Amino acid sequence: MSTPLDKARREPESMKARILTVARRLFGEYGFHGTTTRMIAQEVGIDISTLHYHWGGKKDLYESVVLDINKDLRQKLLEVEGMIHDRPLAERLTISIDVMTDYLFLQPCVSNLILFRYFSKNRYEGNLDFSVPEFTADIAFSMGLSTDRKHVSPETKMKVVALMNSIHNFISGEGFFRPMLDLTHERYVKMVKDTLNFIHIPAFTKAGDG
Amino acid sequence: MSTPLDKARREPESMKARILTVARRLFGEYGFHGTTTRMIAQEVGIDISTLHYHWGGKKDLYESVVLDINKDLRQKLLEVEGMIHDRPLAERLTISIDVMTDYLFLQPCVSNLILFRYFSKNRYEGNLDFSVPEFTADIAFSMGLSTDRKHVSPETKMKVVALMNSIHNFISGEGFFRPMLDLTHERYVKMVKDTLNFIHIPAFTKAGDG
DNA sequence: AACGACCTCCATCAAATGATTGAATAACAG
DNA sequence: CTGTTATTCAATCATTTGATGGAGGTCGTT
Repeated sequence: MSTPLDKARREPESMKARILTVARRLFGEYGFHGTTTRMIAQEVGIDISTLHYHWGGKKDLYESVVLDINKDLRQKLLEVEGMIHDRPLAERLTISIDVMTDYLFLQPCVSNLILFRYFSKNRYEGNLDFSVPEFTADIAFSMGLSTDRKHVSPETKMKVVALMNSIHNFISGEGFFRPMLDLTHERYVKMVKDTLNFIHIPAFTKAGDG
Repeated sequence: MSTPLDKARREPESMKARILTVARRLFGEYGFHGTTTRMIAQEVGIDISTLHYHWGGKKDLYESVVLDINKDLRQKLLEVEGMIHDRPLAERLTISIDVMTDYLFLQPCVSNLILFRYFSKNRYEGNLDFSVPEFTADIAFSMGLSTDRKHVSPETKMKVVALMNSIHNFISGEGFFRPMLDLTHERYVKMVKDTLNFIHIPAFTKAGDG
């Protein structure tokens, strides 16, 4: 069992970055109101005031976490975009699903936080609706489902939303769904990929999509 | 605009039931930690202590809400089960999707709460992990995807989970996805149903499933 | 050593929040 | 009307939680 202090000594990461990392995970697990600044500080192994010194308030930290996550996700999409160049549609989708799923299983808090933002309100809604870029259209383009980065048909957008949500659901819901199916983590991962491929690829290859 | 008091006078519902109804909605919108007993009491138009008088503590109320929701959902499933008797598979699925979607769009807090339970922890986890029946297998049976109510293949369970999650996501995420697609509520509902049918029916009709 | 910039922690505050108490009120049986 | 029970509310408490101030510490530069 390694204490937060041990971890701090081993990793030469800046305190600000360490706080962000822990905050990302806790906000993802417990949501905005479910996470307290003290929980974050304790996990990092510092005092609350150190947290406030680096990040101002809880809302600022949360905002940074969300923007950070979006940055990471966008970068991963660009990576995918580079990998699937010039391949047939079904293959592009399989690769996209494979890469995104692997990435998110390593960073489940990313899926957690995205789902939180989709499905839950917070009490200070007016205050923390900072602008987060929406990139469903970019995903459609990255996966090679649309030739135009800006104009994507509503039908295709719906399918992209459904696919991305399915991925996030299986990642975030592992703790709930895996015991239900009684699988090891490895078998669960494989089954998630197989199911996603099985369900979603025909949706994009069947009919004509913009 | 009708005040909570007006509502109280019009509806001869018991105070305990009124609190449960409001709690259901608020817990669904803001999650467990995001909802305060004062928010619930204020919305009902009563004092906090009245809430505690009827329900004990916040956790008891939350537990009742979750169990209540599960009861409703199970009943709706039985209703579906009765409607699809003796029809071909694709038709059974279309009807199931149609009925469940209509129901959940009227009761979005049901989807909200289910997703919250799947994807988020709460700080008192040890204390409020009361037993909630898991009925993925029942859904599979109700929709006519399995002949055995108890034994359903993992593959089929995964597909059922994917389908149910897709539905819940589109319901709970309306506030997020609809502006993105720039649709009216009616067109959104229709598009959700079409998309669900388009994506998920082939998944169950293509290959052999338990 | 002396200085200063940067960082961390202890002590503390004010507000929010879950919960309780006791008094007031309503409903109702006899 | 009277007594009893059930219900509701105002006032209050204890804890949690976001936030701050100032003392002390570390580190590099001179």
